[in-house]
Amino acid sequence: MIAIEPPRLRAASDVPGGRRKQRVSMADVARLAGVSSQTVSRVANGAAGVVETTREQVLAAMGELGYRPNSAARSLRYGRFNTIGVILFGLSSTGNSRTVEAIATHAAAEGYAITLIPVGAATQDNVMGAFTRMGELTVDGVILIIEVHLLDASAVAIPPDVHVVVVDSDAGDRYPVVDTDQADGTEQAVRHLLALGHRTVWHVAGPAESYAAERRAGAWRRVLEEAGRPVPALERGDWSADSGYHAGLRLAADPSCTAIFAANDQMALGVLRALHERGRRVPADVSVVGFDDIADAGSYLPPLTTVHQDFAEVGRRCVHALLRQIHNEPADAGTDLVATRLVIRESTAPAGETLGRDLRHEG
Amino acid sequence: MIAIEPPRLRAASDVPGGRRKQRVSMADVARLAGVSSQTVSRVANGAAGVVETTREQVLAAMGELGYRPNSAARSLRYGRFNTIGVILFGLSSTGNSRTVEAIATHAAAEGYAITLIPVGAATQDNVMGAFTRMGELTVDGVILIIEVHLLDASAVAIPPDVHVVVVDSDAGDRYPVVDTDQADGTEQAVRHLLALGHRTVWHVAGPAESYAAERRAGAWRRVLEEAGRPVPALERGDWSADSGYHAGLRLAADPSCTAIFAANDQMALGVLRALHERGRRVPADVSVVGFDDIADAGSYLPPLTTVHQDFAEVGRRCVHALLRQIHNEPADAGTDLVATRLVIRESTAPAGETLGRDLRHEG
DNA sequence: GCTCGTCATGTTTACGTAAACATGACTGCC
DNA sequence: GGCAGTCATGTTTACGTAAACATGACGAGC
Repeated sequence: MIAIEPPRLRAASDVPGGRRKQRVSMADVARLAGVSSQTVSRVANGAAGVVETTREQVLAAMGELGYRPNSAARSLRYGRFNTIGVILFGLSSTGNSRTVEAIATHAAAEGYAITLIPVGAATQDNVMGAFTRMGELTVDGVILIIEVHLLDASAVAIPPDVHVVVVDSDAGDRYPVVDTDQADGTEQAVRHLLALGHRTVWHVAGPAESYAAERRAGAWRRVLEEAGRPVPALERGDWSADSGYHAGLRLAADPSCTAIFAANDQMALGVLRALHERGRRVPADVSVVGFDDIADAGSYLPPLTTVHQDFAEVGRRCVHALLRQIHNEPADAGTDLVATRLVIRESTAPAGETLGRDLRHEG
Repeated sequence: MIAIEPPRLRAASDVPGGRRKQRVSMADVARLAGVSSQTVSRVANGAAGVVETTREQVLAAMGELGYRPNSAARSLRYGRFNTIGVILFGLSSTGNSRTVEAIATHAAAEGYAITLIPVGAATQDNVMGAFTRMGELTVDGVILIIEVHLLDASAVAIPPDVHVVVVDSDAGDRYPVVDTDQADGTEQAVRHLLALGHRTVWHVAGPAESYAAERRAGAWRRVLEEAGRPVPALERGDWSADSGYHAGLRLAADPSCTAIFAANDQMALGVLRALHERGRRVPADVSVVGFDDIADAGSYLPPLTTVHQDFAEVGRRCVHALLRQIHNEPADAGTDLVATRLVIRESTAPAGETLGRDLRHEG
């Protein structure tokens, strides 16, 4: 370590502009107000037993010096940090962003800040590294928005005194899990298509590493089997519109394919483009359903029928489940499922219909 | 305060399962290893001057007890927190998500964690509140991803000893600013359309409160004026695809409108839908350009010509500018502009072309 | 063989806060 | 008028870490 600590002798008054002054402590305020630092502490925390005139003196001194409490010291004192860590792969997916936003909002409402730790890839090392950093960080608990089922062997890596909630993944019964009800959402989507008279439903799945993708693919297969329908070969994408496009091109080549369930909206967008390019009309020739109901889905061509996922609610439940653990309230292990609902727009229509809601403009 | 502190007398060994044990401190490790806590500190920090056998004893003790350093204590000691605060409105916009992701990644690479504080609305109170919380938090500096120009009067609210970098907004010369080169991006978009032979270019702007939206609208106007073209009335959206759709419906009604520049991709998506519904072909009848180059833009119908914005680079520069301040290196006030580039896809074509790349499928 | 230097390790202290305990002034009651 | 009780305020201490200083053992050099 060559780092040179800046000399500490510089007093606040050395910096006329006011910028970069030393941190103001309770002792400074106490000195100016002519009271003890304990009294300052009482005022800062709104504790009873401070006479009005004293309180005003202290508040005036605080204002003059620009005092703000030091939460490092507070944390040290209390052993609590009022901070929640969030470990995730990235914010690029709509779902993650929205979930994290909700987590941040609800955490803030409860007086907690959130600390974000992104991990590059799903390697054990990365996640263990993130946990190590979290452990050293000022964090009371951790929300994992990663494919934790890849980490089965690494149970060791999670320090035993860290509270954890897992999102959208399989944690066995090691930790409470909050998840969207993938199976039910998928069921609604597939049944909707079957009810429209389609003989069966093709599926563009997400990547095999994704627990959510596997849950959706599994439910799709199950519903078809239960209905006694043939189960077409599954197309595999990577959540991106582009991968949906390529899957869509393959499906468009099969004239028997009249109904497609894509595992997310972005892949559905790619499917729509592929079908369009191949001259297959949506929904006249082929019906398409997505998953997520992202903000743009209603503006696709045609507006997309999709399974609405309540990311905000997922975030909310994560925070509350974690806080319950932190406060030592009865932990609810097991999985907490957030309901979905099918939003029917214009990308689905009865099988065999060739007139009516045709994508083609009048040209 | 009625909060009852859990009794502190419970020793680690009281909890057989290992979960919920007391925090392990250097003193505990020192006791087990039979050395002083200072020696443990030296080992923990890799300081020189510890003999190999001693080091091994300490490491063994650390392992046995599961010791992890307490960064609250560390922060208190050093006066540094190794944490960067990020204040933003929300993560719902692609740009914010991607920028925050980049900030988190680069901050992590430098050994900093990031703390997220979302503010509900752009009110002064909210932002001041966020700053207050940040100030109390363990944060060395703050990145503001909000429309700071709304806060001119609140310079007071930003504590003088807090390091700040502002993104995508106007901070006067109070703080360093990192921004996408809105003007240049807009110029590329508008000039591209003019070069294709369009007489002028219509604009679907973002909300007036947005600095970025105003920069884009201003540059659009300037380029048209410099080129001696008429400046059509501006349509105002709110960044959403839906608002773009409504603006698009109005523009579709004007037969003279052959070129549209939307202030972001999502509004462009809405415009595409409106034009499609009104039977105006893209790009044969109308050319459309967006801004952002979000991941989906290449899968729109037709794939969207748009201005690519490098959010990751914006995030990177924010972090480095902030760290430079924190480390007391020469601060670079003023605005750091990140370059954009026009990505030409299939939503733009020469004016007057009525054949060729027609959106209509062969039906 | 004694001193001095070197180096591993121990001891003291401070960081800012707040609980726990201590003090001292003033009130009210007999 | 004296004593107990109440209440505002002060003092001490601990939280976990690491810099600064202290100690003590050992080896080299004269």
